[in-house]
Amino acid sequence: MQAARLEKLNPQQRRAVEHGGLPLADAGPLLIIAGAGSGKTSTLAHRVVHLIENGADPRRIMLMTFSRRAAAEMTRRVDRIFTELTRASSAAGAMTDSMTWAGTFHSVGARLLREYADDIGLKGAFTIHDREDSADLMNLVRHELALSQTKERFPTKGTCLAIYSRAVNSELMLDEVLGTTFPWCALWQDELHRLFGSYVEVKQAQNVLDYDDLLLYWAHMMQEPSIASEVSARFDHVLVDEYQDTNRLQASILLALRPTGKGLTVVGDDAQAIYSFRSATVRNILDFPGQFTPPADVVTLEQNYRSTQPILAAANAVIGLAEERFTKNLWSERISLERPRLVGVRDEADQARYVVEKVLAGREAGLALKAQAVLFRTSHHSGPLEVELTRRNIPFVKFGGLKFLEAAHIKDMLALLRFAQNPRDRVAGFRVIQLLPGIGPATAAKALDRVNERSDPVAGLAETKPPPAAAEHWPLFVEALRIVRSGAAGWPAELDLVRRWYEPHLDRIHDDAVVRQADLLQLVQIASTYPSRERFLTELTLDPPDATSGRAGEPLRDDDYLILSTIHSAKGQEWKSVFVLNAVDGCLPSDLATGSGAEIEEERRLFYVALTRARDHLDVIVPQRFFVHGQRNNGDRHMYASRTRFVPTGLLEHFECCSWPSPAASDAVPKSARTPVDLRQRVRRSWG
DNA sequence: CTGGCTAAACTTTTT
DNA sequence: GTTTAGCCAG
Repeated sequence: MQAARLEKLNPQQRRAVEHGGLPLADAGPLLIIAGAGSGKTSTLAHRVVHLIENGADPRRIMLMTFSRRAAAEMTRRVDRIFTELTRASSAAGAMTDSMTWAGTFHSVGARLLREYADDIGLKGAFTIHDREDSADLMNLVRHELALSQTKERFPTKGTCLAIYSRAVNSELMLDEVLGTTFPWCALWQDELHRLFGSYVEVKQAQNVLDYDDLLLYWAHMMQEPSIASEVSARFDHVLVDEYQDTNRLQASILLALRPTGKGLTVVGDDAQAIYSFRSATVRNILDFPGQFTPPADVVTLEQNYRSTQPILAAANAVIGLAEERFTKNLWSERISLERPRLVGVRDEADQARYVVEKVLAGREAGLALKAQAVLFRTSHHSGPLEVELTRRNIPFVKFGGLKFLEAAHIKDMLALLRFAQNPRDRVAGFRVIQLLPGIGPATAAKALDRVNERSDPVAGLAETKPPPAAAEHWPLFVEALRIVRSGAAGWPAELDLVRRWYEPHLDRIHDDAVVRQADLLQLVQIASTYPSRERFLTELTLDPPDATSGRAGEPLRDDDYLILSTIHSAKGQEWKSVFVLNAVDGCLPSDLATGSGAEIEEERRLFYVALTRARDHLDVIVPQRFFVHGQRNNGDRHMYASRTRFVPTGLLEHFECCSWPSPAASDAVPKSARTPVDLRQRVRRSWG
């Protein structure tokens, strides 16, 4: 049985799966360099199955992936292999159900920290702040330290948090971070240092952790020998996916978890490193083998099973121009005469029309909408397309970009729940209390001070005298909070109570209250699928619903819909047909990322990731002009763009170049005759 | 002290 | 287009 399963793998994959031989406990560190579409997920899943089959306890396997989505995919694959193996799906489900330690670094960290909270001076009931909450807290501290009233403008809350986050995740000192990544903030070094010190204290006082803390506290915990040895001993095997996108802090955790490298497997592809803005460093994967004695085994997967040869040839050519590169070119046996298309269109409106036309043609030819995807650099690039899709009544689901949870009215509702859960969470309290009319920052701060003085927080609020404008609302607010805290209404029934409390405020604050009410109902719907308030709040911050639907409500499971996704969110995915939008300089590479050579290289890899998502058909679209929102001087305007620098003239042979609508059908000048040149950009560049 | 106003700055990718 | 700081009336 086992042999038959392994037959399906190629020799390299098989080597990776069986690495270390038996007994399993002796397996040394393993690095799998897995090119795009080389069967990485499948290989890792097979390795997990191999481990379990040979006696490893699934509860003692730690499997860390980049996103929650990837984790789900991995356990699904493991399930499927077991199902094929035993022809009894019930047994297979039980197998992965017991793989309790599969998840993202952050979610696994959160679990461990809750468990060991008492041993490391944390309170187990800590709440987790998402990015926006963290920024809000940073802002509170920033105001408290009077940094918002400086003569020169102090960095905004978002920038402050980004600096702090980079220092933590890259394990660098503040001055290094400022020098290399935020040089324009270097003059504020002393103030930032003070700010971050207070930020950390305030977080601790309020019993909240931010995303970075989940890794930071974990890493510190692993520096404590007694705890470290206990935690390490709980796991026999540690597997990490997408290792090229981990940062220094994560590498530290891993090393502390498996100091000798025994039982450690990491998988990645340096050609797909696209998360350096999150402090990920490709050095992690490059330096991995040498961290151990003897060094880790390296297995390289180079056969691509996903894309046709012409698509792969184009992708290889693109990444071939990278300045530094460590993996070899991929090859494929999938023969096709269809080269990827490089399509010139007039503007973004035409781009949207082109995509819609081709997507529909694909569907006519038997390609489900779900087998097709549209990828883009930044979330708003899909705007015109979303309009066109809605107009033509084509269902779609969008991944990445602004999330449902980031809308103000959703955050308001959640803030009440979080405040009820943890009354010391000042960010949550600050937000809810100010929803009441006549209450601003000052009154809210006073009320929260009361809350902290009392052992019973609700009592603290009840005795606060509200300003006259809020007199009517105040008791209602206190009562709502009291009921939720008491748990009397029960979960999820209390959500309706919260919604009814919030609705009058929603109507008063927002003009478009009606639209937003629909969202609130959807939130209640989502929330009711969680077993408790605590689980809901924790898991929602760590695993927010990452897709927004193109029509009301979530699409049904068996509905067909087109996929829209940022390239970042498309990592690890594949589709039969892929459209890449806005392949022009300024969009890809993003003109915000053209500062340093390293940034350009990352944008190149990003483009490579986009191209390698395609199995059979690939359309790269080049609008001659596109719309940009208010840049410094002149507000909104059109930009004339040139083809992305990642497809220079020498690479055009890999593409079928055409324009749309076809020149014959319109009076447009043939695209091939003149490639648009962005003179304005050149003029700007001479000063950059 | 709040809330409405103006002027000006900033605008990516995500756990 | 959105967010932020500062001004001023009530």
